[in-house]
Amino acid sequence: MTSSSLSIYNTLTRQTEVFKPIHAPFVGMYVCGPTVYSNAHLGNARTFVSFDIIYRYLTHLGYKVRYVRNITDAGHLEGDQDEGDDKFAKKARLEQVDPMEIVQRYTLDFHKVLQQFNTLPPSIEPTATGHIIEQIEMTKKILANGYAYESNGSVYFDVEKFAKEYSYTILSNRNLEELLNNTRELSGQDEKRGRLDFALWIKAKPEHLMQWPSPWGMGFPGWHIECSAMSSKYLGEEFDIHGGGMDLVPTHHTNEIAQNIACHHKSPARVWIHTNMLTVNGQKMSKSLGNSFLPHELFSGNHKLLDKGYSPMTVRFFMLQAHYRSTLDFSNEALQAAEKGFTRLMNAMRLIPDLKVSAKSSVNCAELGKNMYDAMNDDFNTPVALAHLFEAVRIINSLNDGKESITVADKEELSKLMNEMVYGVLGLAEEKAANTDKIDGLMQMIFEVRSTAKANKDFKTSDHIRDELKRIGFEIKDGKDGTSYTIIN
RNA sequence: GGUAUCGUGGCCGAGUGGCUAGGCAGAGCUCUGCAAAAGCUCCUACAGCAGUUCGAAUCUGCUCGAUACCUCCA
Repeated sequence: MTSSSLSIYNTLTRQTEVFKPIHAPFVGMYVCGPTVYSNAHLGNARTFVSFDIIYRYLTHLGYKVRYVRNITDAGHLEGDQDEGDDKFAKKARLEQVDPMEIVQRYTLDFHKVLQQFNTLPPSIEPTATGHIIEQIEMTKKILANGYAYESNGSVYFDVEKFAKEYSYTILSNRNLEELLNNTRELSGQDEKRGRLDFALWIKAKPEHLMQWPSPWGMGFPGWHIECSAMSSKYLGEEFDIHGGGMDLVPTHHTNEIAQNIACHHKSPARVWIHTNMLTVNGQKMSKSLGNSFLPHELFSGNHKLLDKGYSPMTVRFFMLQAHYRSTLDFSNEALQAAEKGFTRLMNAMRLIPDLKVSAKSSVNCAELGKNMYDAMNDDFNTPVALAHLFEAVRIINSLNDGKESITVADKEELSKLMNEMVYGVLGLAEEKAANTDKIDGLMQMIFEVRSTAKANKDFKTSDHIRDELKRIGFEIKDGKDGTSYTIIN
């Protein structure tokens, strides 16, 4: 089916490279998951939808993928000064609950949101608090290897020492000297030797809610060490793909690579994949800017920037219309366009089983398939794949109108291709209302009444039925083979 | 201030030296009791300026503008 092979843009090399797993057919993929101290917003969702497509496509190509996505539930500091509170403790104090209640609440919310977007669960979803021992062990190793130092009960990574032997900025493509010169002054504390040094282990104050014993006293892990520890544990010291949002490149992923090299003398991942941001009116959607959308606000339309609600699948389709490495701008107009496009696609999908076959085919299924796979092979180019999907939509509609013809074999191929691409790879799904069968029966009865009226030229009654149904939310179409309906929002 | 990335038709958004992206919106036609849907046709753009080239939206330079990172962030 495919003539090309999968290529992926690698942040590490800033090039698109042919993908070759280290141990085919197995693929190890680590994606940085959320910090569960507040509701997942739409920007977060975009990242995980993007990686869902990547996971689905790799699986579709026959790879046995181990997809690891962590939950950060400890140690994520408020500031990068390695002082102050961790996010869970802060939120917990605000809400008068135990930090693990915060973790539980927002982990459940995160899972619910991703389920609504029809993403597949990862193979392993490890938590930071569940891997304190691994993080301590890794910190010990980095200390033993000489790339970290203890200071007053905390352990810091020595960036300048590391940078003498390895490239600290290989991923971010930054100039180290400039980073050193531009980093803001440390705010009055001098536990750290270097300005870029970051914490592997942080000494806890007595009142701190989340703390664990360690060789350096009671404390909690730094933010970056968890991903190093957990990826090493579940995927090995060297694995195929590491991903996350683009905003993680300069700090989190940069430090992760440094930690892994300092510990194992190996860079963790061959390919680094980074997804771009969702923007609102051209500005990055983020919690700190206060312009973020919560998924349920989008679904219900209960948000000051929205005219109406949009279903999860509409939003997923909307996200697929842009490449994962481009920013995607959010607006009512764009969402409405996506809604109509998605409906058109799904309407065509519904027509496939009943398409009439003939002895000859005017449809070139092989070419359609090749085009779609070529697009996906080109760094998961979903917008181009969708463009070819819409070519198929046009063909399906023409077949339905009897303007094109298709053989039994070609129809089977077309059906398989469309189902695999739309449902399997792109992860779109039909959004069925409850009690569809009952509604179907009810509608058939109404249509009988209406066609009797039509046969009697009683168009007043037939149009009244149609108008009323539309008002309620059913749009009906009179086709050659009877009347059909779609539920509109 | 430093470092990147980007600037595509009414909107969203692919493409990256010559060949129609696609979706939505708009116009016309066909079908139809009227609609709706669908099909066909039309709308053919690449921030500005200069350069390279037979040829540039695509390469180079400059200008302008936007965004991101350098501080938590997917």
